[in-house]
Amino acid sequence: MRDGLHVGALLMSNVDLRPAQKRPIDLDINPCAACSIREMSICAVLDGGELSRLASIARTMTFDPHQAIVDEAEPATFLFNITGGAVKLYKLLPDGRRQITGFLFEGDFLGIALNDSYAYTAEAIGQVTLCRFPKEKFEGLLDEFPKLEKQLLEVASNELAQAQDQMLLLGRKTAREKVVSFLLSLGSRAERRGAPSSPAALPMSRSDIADYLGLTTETVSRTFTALKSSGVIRLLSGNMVELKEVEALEDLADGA
Amino acid sequence: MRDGLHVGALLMSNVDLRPAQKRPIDLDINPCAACSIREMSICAVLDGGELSRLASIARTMTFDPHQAIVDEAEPATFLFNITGGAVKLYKLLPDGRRQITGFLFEGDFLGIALNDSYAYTAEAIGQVTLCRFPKEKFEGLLDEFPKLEKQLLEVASNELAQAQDQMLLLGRKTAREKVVSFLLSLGSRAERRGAPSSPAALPMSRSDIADYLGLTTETVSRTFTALKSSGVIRLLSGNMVELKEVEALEDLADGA
DNA sequence: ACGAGTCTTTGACCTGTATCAAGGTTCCTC
DNA sequence: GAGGAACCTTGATACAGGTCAAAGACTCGT
Repeated sequence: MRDGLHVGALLMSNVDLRPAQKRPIDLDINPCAACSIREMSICAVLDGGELSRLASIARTMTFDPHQAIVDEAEPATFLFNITGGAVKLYKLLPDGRRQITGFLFEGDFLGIALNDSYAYTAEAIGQVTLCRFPKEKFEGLLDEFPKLEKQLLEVASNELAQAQDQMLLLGRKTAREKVVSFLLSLGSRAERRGAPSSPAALPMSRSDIADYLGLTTETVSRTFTALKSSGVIRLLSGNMVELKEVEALEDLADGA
Repeated sequence: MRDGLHVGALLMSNVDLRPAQKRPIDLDINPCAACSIREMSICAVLDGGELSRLASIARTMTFDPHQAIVDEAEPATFLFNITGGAVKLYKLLPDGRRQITGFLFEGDFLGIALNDSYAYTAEAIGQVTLCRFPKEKFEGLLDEFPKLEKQLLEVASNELAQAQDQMLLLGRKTAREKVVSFLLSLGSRAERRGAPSSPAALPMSRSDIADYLGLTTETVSRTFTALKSSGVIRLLSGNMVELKEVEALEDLADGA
């Protein structure tokens, strides 16, 4: 980020040409500049001025554990960028059966599947911080910043590919393959966010994992136990999993 | 393909400004003009001139039943617009288990999940006709025609929402709910393409359906039989299904 | 540091769907 | 229109993972 931040001011008119000396002033102009997850979010493609524009329509918010961020079937009026914490997305059947369709972490964008209504409920797992954008204004920015739109298409494309993997998992993998695939994907996601892949955080409950993998809590728990016994993983305190023998796990993940 | 080849000429300079009087000439300039599925494909957002540009990079092709259109993990060099026939998309596990992640029909776009490689294999079910675009040139057009890019994002967004529904189906629905949901979605897709929703075409085999729903052929077959017996559907000749009692089916589809 | 509530693990048993195995059907081809 | 190949249906049986039940293990507020 260095500077480049003032660029926004340029657009606005009276420009501050002094080199940024005090962070706080800087942040007033562009809070995004200090955003720790900027580089791993869609904001990464925007430069200083563009970021200020984005910041001007954003509102940062905090959600408590179990609080709903958006509700399935509600009109979609906001989009979000998760800046901290973990979020689960899910759909329900009338009788209460639940399918978690994804987990979001810091840096992830919420609301690509933005038809008129949200396609799922999004719920905070732990404490969650995020940037909220009014959909209409955000779409305005998309028109102004084609690279943002391009980036969004790219993200959508990746999510689509991920969704296909998840369909393969749900439709054709065994319980063990499902759990192992899940652990590996958590690991590589942590890695993509710059964290170590191995002791990976497991902020969601067993039943969340079950509802993500199309299993029951009991089966997830039993499978964890079996994997521990066979020595390929280890559960650490603080909801961390150590992935020992990643190679072996990768084989297990698709049935080799 | 007829021709369509000449279209490029327009770009090259000497433009024919006479009003189109004879269809054939018209088509030389812009074969898309006569495309029967234009209005239901991404092309719908383009006007005449833009269409010619698109046509100039397109090549129409035909694929025979069971022929692969793209192969999973191959570098993605082309994108496609299906103009006729049905296509299945699938992923395989090393031991041969297969998950069909979607069916495409006329008007559908193939290749949104375009990372560097294809995320799945696409295979013709019956005879398939399509327009093929070189990825690089297509991306060039996206830069030139923002509304095309916007449209693509919209399509991606819809597919993402559909993918979530499919995850709910795969992870949490019973065999009967799966089959009924599938039939209903075939119906409403036919409707969206302007065909009647009820006697819906079923061009894919039982085992394709099974691999789409995470079931076996036997279970699909048994479920069809049961649905016939209970009078909510009827199998007609020519691989058509009549959906009687749509209301009842809609209840069955999510377990009510 | 205690107890209540919640989450996780383990055990015993059950069931929906897979698997294995024949028969039927349909539809080409010669 | 006979033969065959691929597909579909039906039946008998097996088993992975679900369900029901209960015993640990955390967590957190007081």
